[in-house]
Amino acid sequence: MLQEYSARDIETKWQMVWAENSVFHADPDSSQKFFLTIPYPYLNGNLHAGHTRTFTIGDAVARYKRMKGLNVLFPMAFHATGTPIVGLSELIANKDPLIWDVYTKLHGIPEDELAELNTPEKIVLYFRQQAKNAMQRIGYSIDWRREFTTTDPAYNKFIEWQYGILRDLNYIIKGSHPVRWCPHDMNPVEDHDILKGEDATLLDFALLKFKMGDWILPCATLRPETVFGVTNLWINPRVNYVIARVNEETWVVSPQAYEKLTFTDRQVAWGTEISGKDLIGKSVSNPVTGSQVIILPANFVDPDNGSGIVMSVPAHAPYDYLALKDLYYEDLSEYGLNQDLRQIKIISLIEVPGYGEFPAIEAVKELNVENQNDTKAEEATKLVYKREFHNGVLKPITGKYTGIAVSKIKDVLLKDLINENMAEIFYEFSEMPVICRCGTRCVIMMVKDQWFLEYSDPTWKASVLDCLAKMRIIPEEIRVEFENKIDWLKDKACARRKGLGTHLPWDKEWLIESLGDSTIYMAYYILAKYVNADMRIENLTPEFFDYIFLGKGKPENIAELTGIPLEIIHQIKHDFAYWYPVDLRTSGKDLVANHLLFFLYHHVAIFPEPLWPEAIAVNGFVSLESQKMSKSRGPLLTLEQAVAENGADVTRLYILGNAEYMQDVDWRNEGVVSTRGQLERFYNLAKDIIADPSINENLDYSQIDRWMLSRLQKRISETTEAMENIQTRRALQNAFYLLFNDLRWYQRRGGKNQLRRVLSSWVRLIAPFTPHVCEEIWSNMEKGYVSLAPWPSADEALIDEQAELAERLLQDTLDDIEEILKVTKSSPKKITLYTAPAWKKQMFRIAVELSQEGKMDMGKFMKIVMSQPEIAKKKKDAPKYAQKLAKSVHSLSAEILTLDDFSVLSQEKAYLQTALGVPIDIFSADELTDDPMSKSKQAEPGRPAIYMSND
RNA sequence: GCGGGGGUUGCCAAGAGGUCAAAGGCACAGGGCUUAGGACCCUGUCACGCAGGUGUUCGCGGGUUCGACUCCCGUCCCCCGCACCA
Repeated sequence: MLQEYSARDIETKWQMVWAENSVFHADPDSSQKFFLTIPYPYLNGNLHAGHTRTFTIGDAVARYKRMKGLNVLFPMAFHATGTPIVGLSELIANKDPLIWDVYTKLHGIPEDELAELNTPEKIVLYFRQQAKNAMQRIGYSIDWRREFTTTDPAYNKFIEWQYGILRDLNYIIKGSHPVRWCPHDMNPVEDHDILKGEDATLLDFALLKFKMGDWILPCATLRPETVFGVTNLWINPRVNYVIARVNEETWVVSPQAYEKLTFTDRQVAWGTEISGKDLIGKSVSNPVTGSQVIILPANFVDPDNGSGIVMSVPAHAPYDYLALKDLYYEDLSEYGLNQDLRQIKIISLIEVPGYGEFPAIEAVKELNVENQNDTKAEEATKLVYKREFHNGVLKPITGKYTGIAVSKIKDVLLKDLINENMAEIFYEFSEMPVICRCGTRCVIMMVKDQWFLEYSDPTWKASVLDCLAKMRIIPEEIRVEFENKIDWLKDKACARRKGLGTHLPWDKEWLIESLGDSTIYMAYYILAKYVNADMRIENLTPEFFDYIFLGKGKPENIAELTGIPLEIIHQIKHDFAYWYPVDLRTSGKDLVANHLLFFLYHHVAIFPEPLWPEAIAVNGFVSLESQKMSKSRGPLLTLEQAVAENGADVTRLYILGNAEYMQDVDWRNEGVVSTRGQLERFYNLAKDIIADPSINENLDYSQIDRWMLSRLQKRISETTEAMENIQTRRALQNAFYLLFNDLRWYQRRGGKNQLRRVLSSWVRLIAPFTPHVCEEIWSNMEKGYVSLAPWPSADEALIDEQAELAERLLQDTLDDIEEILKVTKSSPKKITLYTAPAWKKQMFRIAVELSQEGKMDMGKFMKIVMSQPEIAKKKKDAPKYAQKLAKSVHSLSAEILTLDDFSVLSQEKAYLQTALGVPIDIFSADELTDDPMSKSKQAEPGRPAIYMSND
């Protein structure tokens, strides 16, 4: 063994040994299998600390399961399909200064190498190699024979086959959908292309068609149900509106709204203009109720929002009420209006607890809102909206919708209104403006004739929910998140015009969208081994896939059709049958609402139920010194860097030991440095133990040996349980840190002969986390790889509660003595311990028994106690002790009584004397020979009385 | 806004009705070992306390209970996702 721990030497040595001996290659055999997968990384940069977390969790689980005797397949591949790599190659080719900075500084790529990456192909090749190197350097136990990239021709064949099936199942349909669009670039705008407003989401407004003769005045609203309570419309008198041709209708909208309409799937044509002022005073008919309402002026109407025309529902919208009220006192004769607006009847349509007829009016009064310009008006709006949305129910005025909850009404009503041509949908950003990187203001574009995966299909959804219900979800808390997201998932556009990927087999102009090609590729890993061993791509026909993955057709026919030898076909089929389904997929929490969902959707669509995934585990991210990592802005820590600076084992230990499940790991240099120290200490201790010639395992167990072995068994059980639950932090706490402390106590107490035995288990317990150093230590004490050594199992027979109680008594006694020393600041010449007398133990026992029966009755207790002659003698002391017992009755435990404290302490007298550096006397309170201060009266079971004398 | 997760002692982080002033780590302090030490080993770090004790804490405000960090209600704050983007 090396004298000094050197991560670099140990790690490269074992990585080579593992690779040369194919230690992690997995092929079917007679043992139980475990198929573990992790989402492959996208190749637009180097792997970073976030990947490291997810991958390392997976690797630790893979290693653990392997040691448990399972045949573990842990494969890895690379994701390259989609648009970002193409975009990146262009930016690199143009030497975009921003990108240049990010990739040289954050991703650590040398300038000359970066300059070469001017095509998508080169980028894929480069980062694939980088990623693979990084994964090897951190010691992942991957079977690399199955490696592939999603742009490989064979993979394309596999994706085409999959999409053919989805199409046959009628899960792929055509439709239109809204996207963020840059009119200058003539392209959809992605998040990283946005200069301003990246948090903006797409809101679907209802456009309600109020009629004025042949003209339609559409009003945009997020609350279409309030159409039943409209009293008037609002129009901005200072805006010139457009009378436009929209499809077969004539609409009156603001110029800005007209502009937006041109990007939707409507046929539009500019007509004449009309001043807002000229519209005021006219009346329109409510498309739903048919009633006539008047158009009134309002300066708050923003022509850039919605259609530029607003419907007014003063009963439920504070702004509308305030604006109307404000007009009561205004002279509107310039609009030819001279009627008394107080005659306008406010219409209530929502019943909500806590409010009467007109919630908006009440809220305005409640918050003392002065007028429409009062900042509190916004607050009132939110208040009313919140209460109405959550608790509101529609009133009889809404006809067939009566009784429906406000929170449930929008979709139902909108569907009906659209069917009757009373409304349309109009998209608007939630925040404005949204600006593209080119400086142009973005719009919402309706993409037509788009291919969709019909995730909204109720049968499909039901199958996914069924699958989810049968799966293990780790941690269990996020199951409900999965359920919610499945419920929420709508149809998803599944094809694009740009980027890398597989063409839709029936419509070659389209590329399959990159999340959609990453759903059932775990099955492809089984095939990839053969593809990598030189299989001919043109042999991979749909019939071949059908047979391998779905068992359709006859192997003889497939062999004939494809030219693949029958034997190979049988073997691949057999491999697939052995490895599938996926036993565990672990992933970051950001993928819950997309990839992991699609993973389930496509599995239930393509495969029969026995091949559905068994389990999903989800984990959080990694932050750097409390700062969020960012691939484009920094800070960023690459896997490569972390390993180069700290070593693979330290990186793994830190990242797995510092958080669990959904929590984020905070990567802090200070913590990493100390982790390195811990590992070094472990290495040194192991080295000393192996080299210690004085260890004699054949001697009988001493008390401290029994204690150590007992603790070890408990640490083993805890660690095992934690690993079964994928709790790496809990596992490491037990397997590494707590066991380390146990060992310290063991050695401090003079334990030695079980050290090697403990070490053997210890090394195996942490091998999944720090495999290299463990391999190194193991090779100096046992044969074979620790990576394949049997996981320790807890031996019940070695659990020794007596030994543990005895050690605890000793520690507690030392603690008590130290406390007294601290408080009195004295340095005694002698310490005397008195263990509890028999009568106190007897009382203790009775108290425990009584408390177990239920509430302890003090009278009953005293009666029983005093009937015992030995106790009855202690007329004064017994009631005092009884009081004390009664106080703590809820937390009494009888186990301490199983210990003979006098003999335990007497046996450890020598240790106590050396530990404290003072002579110690030990008496039982039953046989007092010396008790100058009557301290012995304080003795209790498990807690000796202490007397310190200074002479 | 919607959905999910979370706020614990200087920091990270366990705990989920009594065994809790609350594991473990870090940081800091004292002591030991040592030529020396950033290595290692002990001890301490809410407050007060000349005998092992007492008091006050687990985002904030209420409630249930003999007893609440743990259960219930309200409230504030933080993080993640909300789609055609991997």
